[in-house]
Amino acid sequence: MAAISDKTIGRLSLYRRLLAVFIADDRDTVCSRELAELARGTPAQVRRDLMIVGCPGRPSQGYDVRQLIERIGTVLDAPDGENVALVGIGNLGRAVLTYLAGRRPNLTVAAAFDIDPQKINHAFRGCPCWSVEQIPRVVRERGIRVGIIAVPAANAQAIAEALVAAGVRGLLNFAPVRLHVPDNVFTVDMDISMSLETAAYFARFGNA
Amino acid sequence: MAAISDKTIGRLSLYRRLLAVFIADDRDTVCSRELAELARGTPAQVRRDLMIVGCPGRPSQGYDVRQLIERIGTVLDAPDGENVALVGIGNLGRAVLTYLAGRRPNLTVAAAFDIDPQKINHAFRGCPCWSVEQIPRVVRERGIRVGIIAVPAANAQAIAEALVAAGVRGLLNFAPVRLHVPDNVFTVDMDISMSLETAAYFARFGNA
DNA sequence: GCCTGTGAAGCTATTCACAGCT
DNA sequence: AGCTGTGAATAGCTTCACAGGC
Repeated sequence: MAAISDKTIGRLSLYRRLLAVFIADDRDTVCSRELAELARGTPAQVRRDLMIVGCPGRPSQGYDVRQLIERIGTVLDAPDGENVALVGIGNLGRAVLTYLAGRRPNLTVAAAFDIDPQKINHAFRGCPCWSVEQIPRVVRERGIRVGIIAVPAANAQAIAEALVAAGVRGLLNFAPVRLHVPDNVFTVDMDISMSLETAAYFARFGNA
Repeated sequence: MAAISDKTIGRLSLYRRLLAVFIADDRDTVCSRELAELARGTPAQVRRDLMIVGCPGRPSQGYDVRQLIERIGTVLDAPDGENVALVGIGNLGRAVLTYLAGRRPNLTVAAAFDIDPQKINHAFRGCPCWSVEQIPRVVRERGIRVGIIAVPAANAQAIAEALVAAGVRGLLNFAPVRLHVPDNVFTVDMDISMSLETAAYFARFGNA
């Protein structure tokens, strides 16, 4: 399959989640207009995204809900599931754990790491916690390819390097720094204070 | 001033934060190449962003660090500071409070709201907590224009409407739904599971 | 009539490349 | 030489608009 942009991948993830509403309503089909409404996008955008991943729709009926969910799954999900490492179990790390627990069975936070001796060797929401020194061993043993960085800014770069050295190729970074990683590692930055400052700016000056 | 894009605003916020490093190093000037390195962008991008907000640089010397911080501040910061409301003090809400506490003196989380009677009338990190029913009164009284939504998906839309009705014009939304708000309200979505799925996808297929 | 699929157009954001300053 | 400031070029993304099918 041709390369798919990160924006499209993100929207597919969103579409799949929104489709649960239609399943709950026992709807069999959905049209691009309805999905666009929920996703706050345009119908043309939805159709193009679905076209890119080869989701077939039927003129005048729309898309088959179950087929859509399944097809998006074959694109987004690793066939045998994907284990994720979480580094840092402060408030933010615990929030992420809670939030992800039992949500996407395909993505499992299979290992957590921290430097606090109080937390090491305990489990949080069923997820075992090791010392960060164990990152090389545990990440490699479990074939983990995705990491979540929820540590203070000062430690983020070192953690990123440890994860990448152990085989991680995708990072979700909550630390307010930009990580220096090789080109073959994909990073998504979730910069809370940047986003809040952006929201505050446009609250004053408007979007239009 | 002409309209500035959200991407540029976000990067300005990042640049300002990164400039602290140069202040700490007692550096007086910085060039676009150095700032780009830290922000993981290109020098041309940095120069254009700074040009857009009228930050002057000097050929062969670069930009004056202190002047840059001040100028970015006049763009991003409300002259008399900005109060922010936080709705939902679960793990995520507390993480955001901790994270923002004392970071940007200009943006203060001045009011928190929750539905848990255990939390109401307590303070978290110096931030008083009310019942969500008090949103209309408190938000209006304090002139709050920015809101952070850290509640479960099912409640997010109702909270957004309450905030907007009370005068909020900028939202930072952590709930995994897309909010339906008027055009004059700016929303930044921080969708954790979407971002994680995106990171997981590119961990498998690569960015290139 | 309603909806998909998609080439083409349009728009926005980023990068190039170079004139001009120190 | 080194760096800014910026018009022009490019790349990437979104929307239009309409042919085609039910």
